[in-house]
Amino acid sequence: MPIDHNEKSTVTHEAGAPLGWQAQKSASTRQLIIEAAIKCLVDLGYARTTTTVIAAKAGLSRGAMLHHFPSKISIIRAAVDYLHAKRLRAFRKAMAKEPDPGADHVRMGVEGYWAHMKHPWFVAFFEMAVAARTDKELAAILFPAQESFEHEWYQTSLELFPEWKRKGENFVLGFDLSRYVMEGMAISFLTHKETERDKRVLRYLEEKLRELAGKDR
Amino acid sequence: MPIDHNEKSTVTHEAGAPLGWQAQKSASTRQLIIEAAIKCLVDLGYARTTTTVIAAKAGLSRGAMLHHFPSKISIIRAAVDYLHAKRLRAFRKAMAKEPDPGADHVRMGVEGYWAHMKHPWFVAFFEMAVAARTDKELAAILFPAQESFEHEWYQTSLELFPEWKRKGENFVLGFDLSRYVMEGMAISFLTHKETERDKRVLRYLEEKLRELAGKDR
DNA sequence: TTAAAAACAGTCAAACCATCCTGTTTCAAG
DNA sequence: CTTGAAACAGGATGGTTTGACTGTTTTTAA
Repeated sequence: MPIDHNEKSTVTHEAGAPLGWQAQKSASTRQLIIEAAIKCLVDLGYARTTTTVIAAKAGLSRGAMLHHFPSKISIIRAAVDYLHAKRLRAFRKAMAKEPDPGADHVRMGVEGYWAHMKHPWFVAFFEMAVAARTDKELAAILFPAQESFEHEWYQTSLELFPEWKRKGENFVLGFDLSRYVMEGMAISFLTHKETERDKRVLRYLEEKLRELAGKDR
Repeated sequence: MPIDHNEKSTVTHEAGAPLGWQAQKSASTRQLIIEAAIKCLVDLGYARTTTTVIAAKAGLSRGAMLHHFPSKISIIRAAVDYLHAKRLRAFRKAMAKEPDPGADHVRMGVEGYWAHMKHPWFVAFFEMAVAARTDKELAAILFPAQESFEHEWYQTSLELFPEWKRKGENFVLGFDLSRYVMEGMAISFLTHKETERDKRVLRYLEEKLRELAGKDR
């Protein structure tokens, strides 16, 4: 099996070695497969994401796909890495820009994380997280990415609200509160849809976060 | 199928008709199967809850089980009804009793719902809810129970906090907030375990609920 | 130009699952 | 005691899924 599957390599970068291109560009097939797998997770759920369906959605034969990924779990592993990188990049990008006029960092943080929660990538990750509860092999793959993302979120939040650094307790509380509120909402919206009531919850959350940032316990 | 499955009937009650017992007592087999199915949901997740495994866990042959429930979906349907009744009864019971000394209705409500979230019954229901996202047949079965439970929770909360009735907005906000915080926490605890930090979130939630109950918008 | 390597296609066997089917035992009514 | 119904057992069938295997085309490097 002379296939690397450490890094994606879309078209024309990747420092280090001018690899045997042309054929290597068909590593885009890998990306095609990974994205098909993610679509399957979103559309069908983890259980029904079979190699047959992934291949069909990617427009490949099963044999061709098994050439790139010798087993189903290797596709999942690649999908986890891919999703993790994508989610992290999107989150950093959203947090790096200046708040819109009329909004502050709190609103930006809440809106940013909330947007992140509504993205199909989160749905895909969530499907895997639920499956991982009763699937140790999947859990072993997923857990590091989950930990890493949470850590990144925490660090980014710290940078975003430097004034909170001194109020450790309040910061942790606000962080946890935001996390739980938004995750709970996100999961509700897998089956229901967002209403005006939910927007009020988000606005209330913002209000409480500002309160926590401003006062000492 | 002349078998009732409205109520559990272990040994010797059930008003109305002195039915053809002895054989009817084997309706307890139905309960056995249903409880085995629920255990499977908790231990293995929805996808791996197969008729074979359920039968094995119930200590029956597949044929015997299929005699009581002609199809897998009929087991699931019965399990949904069973879970719904159980959860509802437990929730009502928890809310009906007087608060412990040193606690108020807010704490009782929060603790009660939180205890409910940590129960295996919730895990089983959650597994089905996630599967239902991509399984219309299951969704059709699960949705009414979900709606009913939510409605019951809302009504019970209203009775528990009559002083909130006038403050419609605040009540709805507090209700939604509680719901999302606790659901988010519960889902985190499917994979992690509860920490001191999480208790602080619950206590903070209580504090904010009291605040919302006391002030006008 | 030629030959090796990689991309790609499709078949096959083993395992598993849901359901159908035929038996066997238990029980209660006649 | 007989008879029929229900509880139970377990094999048979049809369908899926996975991963291995064989064969074909394209690409690249010698």
